[in-house]
Amino acid sequence: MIATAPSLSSQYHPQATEAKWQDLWEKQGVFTADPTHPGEPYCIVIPPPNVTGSLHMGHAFEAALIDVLIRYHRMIGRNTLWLPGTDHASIAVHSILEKQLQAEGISRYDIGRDEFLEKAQRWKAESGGKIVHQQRRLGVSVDWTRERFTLDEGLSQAVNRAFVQMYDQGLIYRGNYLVNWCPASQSAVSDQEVENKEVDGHLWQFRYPLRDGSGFVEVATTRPETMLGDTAVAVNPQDQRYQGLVGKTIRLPMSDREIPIIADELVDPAFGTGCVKVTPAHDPNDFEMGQRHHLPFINILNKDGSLNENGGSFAGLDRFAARQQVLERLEAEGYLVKTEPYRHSVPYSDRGKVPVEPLLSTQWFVKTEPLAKQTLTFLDQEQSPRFVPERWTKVYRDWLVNLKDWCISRQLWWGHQIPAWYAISETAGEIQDHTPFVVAETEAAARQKAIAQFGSEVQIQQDPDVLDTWFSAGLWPFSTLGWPEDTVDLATYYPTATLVTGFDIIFFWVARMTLMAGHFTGKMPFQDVYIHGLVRDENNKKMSKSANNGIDPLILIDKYGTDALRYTLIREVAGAGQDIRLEYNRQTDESASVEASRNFANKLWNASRFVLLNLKGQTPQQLGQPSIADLELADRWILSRYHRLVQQTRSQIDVYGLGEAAKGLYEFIWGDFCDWYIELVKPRLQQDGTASGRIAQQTLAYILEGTLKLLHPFMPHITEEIWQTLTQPASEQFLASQPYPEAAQMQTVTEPNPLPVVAAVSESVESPMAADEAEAEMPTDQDRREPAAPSEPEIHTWNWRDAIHGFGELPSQLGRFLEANQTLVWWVCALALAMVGLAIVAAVLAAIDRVPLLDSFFELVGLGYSLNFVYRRLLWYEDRQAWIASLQVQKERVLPLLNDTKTLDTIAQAVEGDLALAPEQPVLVEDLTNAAPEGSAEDTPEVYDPQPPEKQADADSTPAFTAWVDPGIEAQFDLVIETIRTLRNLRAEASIPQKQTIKAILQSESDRERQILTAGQTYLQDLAKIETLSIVPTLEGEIKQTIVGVVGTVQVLIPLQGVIDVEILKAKLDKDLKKAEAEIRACQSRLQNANFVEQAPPAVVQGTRDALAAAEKQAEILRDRQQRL
RNA sequence: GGACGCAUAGCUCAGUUGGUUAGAGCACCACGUUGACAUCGUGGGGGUCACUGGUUCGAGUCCAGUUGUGUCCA
Repeated sequence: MIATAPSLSSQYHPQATEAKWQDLWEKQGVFTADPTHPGEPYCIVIPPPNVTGSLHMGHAFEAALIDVLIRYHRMIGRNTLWLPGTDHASIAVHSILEKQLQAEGISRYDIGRDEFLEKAQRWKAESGGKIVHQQRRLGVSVDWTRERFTLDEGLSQAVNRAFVQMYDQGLIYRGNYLVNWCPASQSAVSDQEVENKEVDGHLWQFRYPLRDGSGFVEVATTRPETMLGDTAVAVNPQDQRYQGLVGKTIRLPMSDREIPIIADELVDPAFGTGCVKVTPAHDPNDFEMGQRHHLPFINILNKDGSLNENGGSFAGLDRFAARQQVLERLEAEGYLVKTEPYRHSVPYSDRGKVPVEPLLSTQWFVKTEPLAKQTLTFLDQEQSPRFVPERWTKVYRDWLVNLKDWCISRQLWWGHQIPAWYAISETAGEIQDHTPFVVAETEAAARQKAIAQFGSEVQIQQDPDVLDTWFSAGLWPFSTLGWPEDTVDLATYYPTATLVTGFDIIFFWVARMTLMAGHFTGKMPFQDVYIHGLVRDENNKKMSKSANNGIDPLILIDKYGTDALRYTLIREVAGAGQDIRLEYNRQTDESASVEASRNFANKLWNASRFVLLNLKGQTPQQLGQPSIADLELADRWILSRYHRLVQQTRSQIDVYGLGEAAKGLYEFIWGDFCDWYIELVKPRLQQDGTASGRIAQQTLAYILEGTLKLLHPFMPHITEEIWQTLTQPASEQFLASQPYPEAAQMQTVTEPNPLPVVAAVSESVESPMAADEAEAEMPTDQDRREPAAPSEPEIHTWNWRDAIHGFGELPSQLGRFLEANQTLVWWVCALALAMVGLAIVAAVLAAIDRVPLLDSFFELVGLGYSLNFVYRRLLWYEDRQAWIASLQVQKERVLPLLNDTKTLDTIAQAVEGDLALAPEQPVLVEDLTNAAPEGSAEDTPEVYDPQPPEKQADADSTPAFTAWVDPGIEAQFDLVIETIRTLRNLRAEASIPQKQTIKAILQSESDRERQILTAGQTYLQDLAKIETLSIVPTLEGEIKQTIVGVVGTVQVLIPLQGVIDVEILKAKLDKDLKKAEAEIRACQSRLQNANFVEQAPPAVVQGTRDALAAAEKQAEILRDRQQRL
């Protein structure tokens, strides 16, 4: 089952791998929730897809987002449940089945309700099965044992309970009102199922003769056929033109009816003639007027959209045919005044795709106002639920405020049949609008109630209609967890943590759930609502079924793998809730962006393959973790980058920044880990059996395992596959249930993946100094010989920040003084260290812990650094003399700097930075008077700033990880990396073949820069193919033909041999010089502006000064080279 | 008509409370294939930050307006 390293193919094959893990995860119940699991519950209920057809890209996107959240929370130890399920989609399934029947030339009435429902069940099994299959292919970590369907028995029981309760509480009523009627499905539909479309129609004007023969009024309409149902003409009471007409009557053309002219505020005097026809049974506005003025309601339509007997001679005609004929008659009889083109919006049925008709009928309604009020209280007083992004709160709130009563009955068969039974024996054996009824959860209960009311002979019949699908969907977050029963699941996982859905569904669903949940559970059903954007196609259009521009996710999965598709969708998300666009070629079914993610998967695969091959079959556990004391610069660097990544990934996911987290992982894996770290350690791995090689192996294994965990929520399959191969765990162990990495502290490591000391630490130590250091800093021998991992040893190491902060605990006077003069702190430290050092030199053979007064000091600063310092500065007579001399210089410098604002941490990090130089690469200090730490070197422009202020602030804000995340180390490494880049660039410019090794010179007057470069010397040589590298303070002798570049204040020179095209060298210099000069001009112009110098923050001004100095230095170097050419 | 987004390289998008020379991936150009990866590596070219005005020492970033585009609601 689990591969071993040598058998790994050089290409990642997602298909087999993904199927394997999907199968195993499910078989082993990895995602089966357990209410007794420790940790705070974290539950998401799936937004149930319709059982109509199949999943589209929007579902894949949503599933990917939820799965990242779920897998992440599972790994950070939350008691996690993702509950899957599907929705019966009453009207959608209905119209599909009716179309099928229509094709056979029959209607649902021909086969009857039972057979129709059987067909629907078969459809559900087929379509639902397809959806579930697709969800599995997406790798969703749902708990299949808790899968729900809205028509399941439990959920149906919940629906009945909810209906009966609401009816008993007066929140559901039955009444005769105007509803949106869809003639295609022959059912009422809710406002939300109506889509307004702009259409090019006409505006017709007719004249209606006044009864008294004194003239006409002219009315305008877009639906002339409705005039057959007119029961009034209305004008605005303020309209001067028609004041005299109000109260008169009109003789309706083609009818013998006489109708009044009424005055109503609703009439817009500016529309048409300012005089409108009123058809209360066929227009929502007219309906209101009809009620206000007690007009008759004349319904002219049958349920199929044809005209009924009220249409007179037009009866039986379809509404559109009737429109034509009515117009012809009006024209013939001289009532038609004007026909003009008119663009207006027409309500269409979402499902039936035909214009809906406002129709008067008896339906069931939910009285929404009391529910909305309660929900608004939650929103306004408790900010619940919390919308992400926040702006959707307004949309949600506006809708709750403007909510109208909700028509919940549908004249369909597929769905929850309304639990109301009519006493048909009271109304001639059939259901009529006024037939009395009882509402109950079951037929038996209904019969009892009916008997109590109407006697034992009563005949009852259930309401044939079903409930709006959204009624049951509104109960989804709690009905799926067992409501109305008091289940353990409900108690544990409700309210759920987050609802993830699209904004188009806020009204349909989100608000329905909050209304229902507020009422039935007294709680909001979820804490957060994460509203994601929609998936747009290559033309920036929303992907939808109706636009027929959807893409089947399985096509892309088959081509590139699930992980690649998921990763693409996630990384496209910027911030929360932004729309994403998916590149796609419909001719070839290819997507450039998904291909890029596939390549990323392959990159990770091959990097892992490299690591596995070089671990020689050892697992990370067998290898143990590297000793801090033995880490080389590159190791410290990648560990710093890694811990930064851990911190960053966690905090981004915590605020729903999934796209940013995904991109961060990409950059780390491809950039830091593959391009740099792996390349850097290759030579170390080739030296078999060396301590350095072993540290590299340990670090590689540690970083790889941690990175797999970090990436797992985004790319679950490939990470599981590699992790299994890497760690070779016992069966039934899965990456999916491993703890997510935590940002560790170096000082006291208490995280699940600590960096314990390797067993045989002394073997890996090269210098006696380092050995002593390890002895002093690390846990006892006994501790060290314990097997790695679970014991979570405490690791102490140097930390200058703490060391210096420790001085704050000195007697208060001194503490205050130091607080006020932080720059002095470094100097005081140095002085104290000098004393320590001299004491050690004086008693060089004495045991260290016998030196008086030292114990407490070592506790403060750490023995390690003291020894290192002594080794470097005090042990040798010449160095000591030089150092003492430099102290004099420092003293002169420090005194005027009492007001310097540079922070303590900067100094601490600068000093700490020095320490990071690998122990086996002793620093050659050519000029100790220049060896001043950063911050005191006002007279020597130290333009290469190893502590960018923003990085520092970053680290400072979260002290928990300051120890591993080391901006000083990272800054040092940046100089090495930039120097390598410059060398490579120069090679390319000079057309030096990539295989050819070369000679290179790095010149810098800065002692610090030379130290860093010296520490990184082997890296420079390996990655820039350098045979001999000189790092010098000044250039000696004239080198004739060189190509030169500048990084920081480091001059990078490659001497060239043979015939060289001088023009190439010149062009290179010109280009660089131009850049530097542009920079100089920009900085100068700013610094010459007095307002800038006075008003900008000092750090910014200083930054500009430093930049100017750097640019000037660069320009100087470049001009010098130009002259020499 | 109302509300809410978006507009930065050829394409898809980053760009934090305003502060160095605006970044990444894809695409493009040059070179490179004996060992992690050609689904790759190294290097390079490419931007009037939609437009106009304002605030500011300083605007891709803040404000107002214009244009284009998209979504939702009428």
